[in-house]
Amino acid sequence: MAATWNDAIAVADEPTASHSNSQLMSFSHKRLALDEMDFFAENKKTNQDDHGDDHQMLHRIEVNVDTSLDLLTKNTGGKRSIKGDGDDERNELAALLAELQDMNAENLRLRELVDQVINDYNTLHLQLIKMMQTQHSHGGEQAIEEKGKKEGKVPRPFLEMGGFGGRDKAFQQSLEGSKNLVELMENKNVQQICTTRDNIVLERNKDNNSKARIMEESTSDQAFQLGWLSNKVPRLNYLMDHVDQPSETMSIIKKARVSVRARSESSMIADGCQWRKYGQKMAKGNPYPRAYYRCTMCTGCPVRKQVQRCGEDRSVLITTYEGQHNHPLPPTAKAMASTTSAAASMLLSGSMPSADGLINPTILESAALSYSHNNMATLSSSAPFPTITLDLTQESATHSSSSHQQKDNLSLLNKFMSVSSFTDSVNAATAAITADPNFTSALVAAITSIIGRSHLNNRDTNNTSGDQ
DNA sequence: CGATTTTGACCAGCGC
DNA sequence: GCGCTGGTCAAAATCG
Repeated sequence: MAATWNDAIAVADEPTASHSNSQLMSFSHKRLALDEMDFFAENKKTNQDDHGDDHQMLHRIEVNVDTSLDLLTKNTGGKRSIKGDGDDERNELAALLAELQDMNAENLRLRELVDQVINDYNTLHLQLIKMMQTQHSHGGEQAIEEKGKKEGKVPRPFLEMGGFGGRDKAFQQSLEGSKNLVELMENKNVQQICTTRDNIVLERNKDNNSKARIMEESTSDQAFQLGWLSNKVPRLNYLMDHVDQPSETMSIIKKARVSVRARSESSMIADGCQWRKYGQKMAKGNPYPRAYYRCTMCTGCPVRKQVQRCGEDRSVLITTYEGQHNHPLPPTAKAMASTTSAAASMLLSGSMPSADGLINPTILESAALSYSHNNMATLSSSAPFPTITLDLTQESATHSSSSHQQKDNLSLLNKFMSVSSFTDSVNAATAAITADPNFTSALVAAITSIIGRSHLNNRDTNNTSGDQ
């Protein structure tokens, strides 16, 4: 489908095409964008009744193609403006426009679906924790205490330190307001994710039949992801105590970090969040101080970031994010938050489906290698925490370089996207734009190609399995 | 006056 | 055990 967009542009830029053709393309493009929003807003309503979207889309395509063709005829004074057979060209243009519209509308629908799944998953996640807490307080606690006595260990402090409600009233309120679990489980997509996660937890515990232990690990797992456990209770130690794994793999299970390198003269890149500085330190090997910030958009948000200028190039600002937000984010902050979350989840659980339920370093390394070839992203194994670095400082060279290099860059981006998920990648691209507007052009081309690929993939999938 | 920043102290992990 | 380093805390200072 990428070819479709390129073809459309090629048609507009055809040497014999008049200037009005370019204007037409521009006009059509803008109109498509407006129509997408319009269509999507309407589609959201109609989707609740689960009908009518396909007819609407077809109708809009017809209307837009007619409008575009009328304009084309008008601008060219009724004469042929494109070489070759006029009717064929018109038909081709109409087909391209229709396909482009179809593609954009589908992309938006998919995006909305993904957002919906993520939201539902988060809500379900909270609900599940609440249920775990209830069960835990009724029976699990006793079992764990007994087990702890047997092993001579003190029960894990998670629930003792105030649990969920005691520590975070806002969270408790969000639990109270969350949807009914049964309703959520009726959502096929959510069920799928939930099943996957449960398998992960159960897989890790397959050598141990203790139900209480499974429950304990599961709840602590989630507590950690939400950042309720203090940083002074290292997750690594917890896992070390509870799961028998080789030390090499266990050392990977630490807090994931996402580092973003971007050129900026300001002291911080604008990521849309509110931050409060809580410390500053001189780091070894760098003449510039490292500043520590925590998110202040919601009390108890576990997200932190470190900001430091690169010692070798002071124009480069290195921002390292850690943790996941436990509150809604403004649109301006969603891009970066999604990116760090996506990259972190890729680091910590992206390859979880492996047999041992642990990270498969080969996949991560291959992803990093794909990126490191062009200095776009690297994975650090020497750092105390698994860290993925997104380097946005190379774009200027790429941006101004030959089209060959741009293609190289795009293929690398696509490689990364085949490792990460589609939505994560789009989020990463969005975040890159947020962090550095100069990156826009390159990413627009990249995203265009991705959208096209996605559309093709969807078609392929529908043709083959038809079940996704 | 509340929010934010500054900065020295403190703590934990790690290597020797 | 000791020192180094990274990370966090919390009181004081500053800002709006």
